[in-house]
Amino acid sequence: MSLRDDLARAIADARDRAVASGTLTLQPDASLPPIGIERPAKPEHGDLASNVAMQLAPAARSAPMRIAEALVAAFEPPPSIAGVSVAAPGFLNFRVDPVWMASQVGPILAAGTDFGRNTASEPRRINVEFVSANPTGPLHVGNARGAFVGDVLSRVLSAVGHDVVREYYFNDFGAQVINLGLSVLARRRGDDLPDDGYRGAYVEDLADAMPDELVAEASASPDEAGRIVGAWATERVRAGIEASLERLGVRFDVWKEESSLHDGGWVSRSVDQLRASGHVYEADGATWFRSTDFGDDKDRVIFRSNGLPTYFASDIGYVTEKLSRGFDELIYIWGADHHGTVARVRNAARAMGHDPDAVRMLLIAWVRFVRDGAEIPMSKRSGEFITLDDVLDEVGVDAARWFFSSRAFSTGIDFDLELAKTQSNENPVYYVQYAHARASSILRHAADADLRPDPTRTGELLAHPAEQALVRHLLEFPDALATAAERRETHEVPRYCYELASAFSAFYRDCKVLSEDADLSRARLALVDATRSVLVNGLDLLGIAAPESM
RNA sequence: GUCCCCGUAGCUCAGUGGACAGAGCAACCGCCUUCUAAGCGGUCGGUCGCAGGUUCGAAUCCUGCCGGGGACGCCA
Repeated sequence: MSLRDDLARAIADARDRAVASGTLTLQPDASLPPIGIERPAKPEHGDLASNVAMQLAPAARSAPMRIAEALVAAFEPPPSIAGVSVAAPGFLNFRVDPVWMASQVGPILAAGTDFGRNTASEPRRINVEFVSANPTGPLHVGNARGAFVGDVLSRVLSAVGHDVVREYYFNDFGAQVINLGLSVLARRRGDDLPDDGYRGAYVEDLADAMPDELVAEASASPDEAGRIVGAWATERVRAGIEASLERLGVRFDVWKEESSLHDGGWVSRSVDQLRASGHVYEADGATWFRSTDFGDDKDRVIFRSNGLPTYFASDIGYVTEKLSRGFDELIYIWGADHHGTVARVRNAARAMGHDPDAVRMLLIAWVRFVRDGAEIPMSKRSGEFITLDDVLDEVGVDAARWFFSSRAFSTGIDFDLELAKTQSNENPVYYVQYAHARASSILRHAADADLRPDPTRTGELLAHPAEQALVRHLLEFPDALATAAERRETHEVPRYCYELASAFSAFYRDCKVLSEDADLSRARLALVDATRSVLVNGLDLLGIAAPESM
């Protein structure tokens, strides 16, 4: 139970008591707005504030100030709250009890890595599918954002208590695999590339790496050459992708191959189910899904007139296959260019009787990669792209993780490689890591002096404003984590970590930890240790290291 | 033409109906005999794209326009 939850409940109780005693009258059919708790921008407005009186004004047909007075009269503060006041135009401003606040250091320390976790009221089974880049070339920087967003979001959802499966959809089925095979084979033989063949240095590397037996096998059956070489090449590319992801610290539980959806009958069974419920028809020799029944602007082809399935066919089978594994929610992390396919996939899920709200697509906005003001094109076909590994060599994994998880995924961003390099030393990620290293250093000095953290008397000993502010930031970690999980957004986490590091720096400046006063030193050490612990928790959500020294 | 996202400080971005709009970077001025100066304090910097509307209250919600990006294939 967090500080905010406690307060929200106490306010709700006050509201109910005020209604019961007749000091507050609500319209009979009025719906009760949720109790909003926020941190005021200005310290003089208290530690926490609520706008509930203003929210209730329509339902009460009364002035917010009058409602606020009635709420205060009926308010029975929880132990954490020392005072409440009313401010125009109807804010309730609360002051947290300083002794209670400082006494929370012990519980935070005791909770350790569990602090702030498992707060989800309804734990769900969630499938997060991300990256899923086609195995026709190495990961490029454009794939980085989705990789980090998916990874951090998975960590966040799992931290609040959801059961998360991380999944990579591996496209080993379509024509582009054959195209890649033909491109590699042509390069090996010194022939001209196919018209829309793949270029780039990695194609040459693959051609050089081809075993002679494979060349012979492909030559023996020209009709199958593209498929044979393509299968070999995509496996090899996939190994490279896995190695890149490993370097990023991005891990997957399931690698699902598109071919398995067809081989396992998921596509055909799903289409049969759609057909049985009347959502499929034949026209122009093709098989169509009647997506317009669900608000789409046109119907969508499942099987082409040449009998081959579209991507959409696989998508339909995949939804069924995923949901058959018992997930309450499917999250697809897609590039913004997949926007057009969102409606049809959700419509198909709905047509098969699933809750469309359980199928959620997060569209990651485009990243424009820029060098010296000019955009760098990203195309595997042309071979003009910068690999992810190249960028990591320049800016480092921690800085890249921070950069991409710090932005809302719907915001398009410019990534200037020169700027990223020159700014990497000024990156806020190092500020947070530095705070952790500093805290670790203080704890080392204390250990050398035989001083151990002691949280038993922090309530009475830690009254300095910087100490109070630091504990208040520590107590906000559960809320920051919960907000990130609810919004399915990641950037709340780095924002919180930065603010905590900043509060720690202020404390470090104002409060000497190791001093002549042994009791105070031990209490402050407990606060330092608690801060170190929460910094570790926050950085862990981001997949960023927490160094002991820098 | 239709649909989606975005437009906030010089740059990169927060702010998803509340109290004088925030952070980092950049620029400028200070601070190391004291637990890590990868730090701290201060200064500079914004008609929140524009115009209407809803509201006690709008950067936030609605409408229109302008600007940027993306999507509209029996491509992948």
